Amino acid sequence: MLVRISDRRKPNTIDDFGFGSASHKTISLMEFRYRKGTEIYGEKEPADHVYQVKRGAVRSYKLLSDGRRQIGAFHLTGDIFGLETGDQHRFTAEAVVETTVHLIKRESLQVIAATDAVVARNLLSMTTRNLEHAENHLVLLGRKTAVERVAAFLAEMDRRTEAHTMSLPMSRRDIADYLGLTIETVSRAVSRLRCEGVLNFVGNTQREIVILDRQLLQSFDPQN
Amino acid sequence: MLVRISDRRKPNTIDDFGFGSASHKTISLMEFRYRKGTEIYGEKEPADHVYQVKRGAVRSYKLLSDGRRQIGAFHLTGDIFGLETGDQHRFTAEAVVETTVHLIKRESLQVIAATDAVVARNLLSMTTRNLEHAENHLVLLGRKTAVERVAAFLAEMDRRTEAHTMSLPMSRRDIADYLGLTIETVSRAVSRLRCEGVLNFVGNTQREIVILDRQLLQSFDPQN
DNA sequence: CGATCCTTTGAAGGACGTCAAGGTCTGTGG
DNA sequence: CCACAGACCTTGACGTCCTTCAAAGGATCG
Repeated sequence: MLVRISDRRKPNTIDDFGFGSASHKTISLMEFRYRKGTEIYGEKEPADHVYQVKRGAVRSYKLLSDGRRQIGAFHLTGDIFGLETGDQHRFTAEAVVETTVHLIKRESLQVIAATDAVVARNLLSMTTRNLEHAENHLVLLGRKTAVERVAAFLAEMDRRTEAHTMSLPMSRRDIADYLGLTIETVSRAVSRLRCEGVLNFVGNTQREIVILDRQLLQSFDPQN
Repeated sequence: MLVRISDRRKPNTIDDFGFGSASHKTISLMEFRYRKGTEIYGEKEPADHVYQVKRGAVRSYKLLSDGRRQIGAFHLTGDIFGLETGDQHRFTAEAVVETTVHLIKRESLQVIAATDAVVARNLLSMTTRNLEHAENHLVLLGRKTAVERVAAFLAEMDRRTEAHTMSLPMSRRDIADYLGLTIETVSRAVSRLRCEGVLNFVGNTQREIVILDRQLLQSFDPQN
């Protein structure tokens, strides 16, 4: 269910969306804001829009009938999410923190893609990037140990963060559900990495992390 | 490395490949055969061809540096695999049993896709199908128990098999590496499902399986 | 500054992995 | 056709890594 907090219409281009079509500047972007924890769309809902994170963070997850949750991806500033080829969303998307998104109608994108090969090509390469991420995550979930998973997660977040210290928007529970672990195991793994000098906390919160030794962090990744 | 055993050139159409382009009948399909266990292509090798299983079965997997293996998918008769958007394969593909494949040059496919919107669309929907499979597998690997995983695997194979009894081409090791388990755990889960009347072995081999109660099998899947 | 949520840490339990042994199936060669 | 070798599968005993349960220490927000 879409919780509309702000609906200021902002005439804009879709270039920011990365579809690379400079020729369709007429499409307007809408800006929405979601409070922490609110749902952006639900699994199996019709996929009418494509989203881009303007500020904040989003989690995409699937639930099992008994409440077990698997987060498939986190979407950070600049990321596009909710792009479907079929007409249903395959994940539920929620704002991890207060989040602003841009969104465009999927329909308009598909109309463009039908004639513009560049846009069509970009749709494919975005889907491929998602596939690639999922494939790597399969290996993590199927074959890596707890410490390896946490190290891989931190390496991924570090890679996606420009600043020197990361401010993780998601809770230990989110991290655990992303890595197929429990919060306690995540906490223990982080503690261990901290003891071994890989990272340290910054300030007076456990979500601000600085990587002290990237090479040492890398050494925990058995991939490649 | 491609191990060419048979290279009879067969003039053919690419319709069988399911790209839905009746207008490009000039492209020839090559038929290759791979012996049991031989590599079809390796991870990070240039992706020059797209493959379709004509007979047999193929496993796609990634290896960790210490030999841990995660199988991402099994490709059975009719399945297309090795379709990449980038120019490298992201998995290693091996013949599970003696396998015959058709293959076409990726280049020719890409040339067609650039002008033919139908082919381009099919490339996208095939990639999306792969993505969807990977996403469901994430949930299995991250959040399902051993019995749930094996039940889901059997349900998947059952769904993809037309015959009443399945003849699994892959070993317990393959199944284990697909499900993120060990062979012993897979064996125990199968035994348990057999005790509970979900399935039974057929003939004098443990790879011929008949599902006795599909509804009971379904009941082991906590998804949806 | 109190209430609540989140995180950490310890202790105990359990599901799956490891190790080991024996049974089954398959292919090969006598 | 049988004998043997080797690979594969099953089953049991035991170990271990992760989970569960519990409690206490931060962090956040009113």
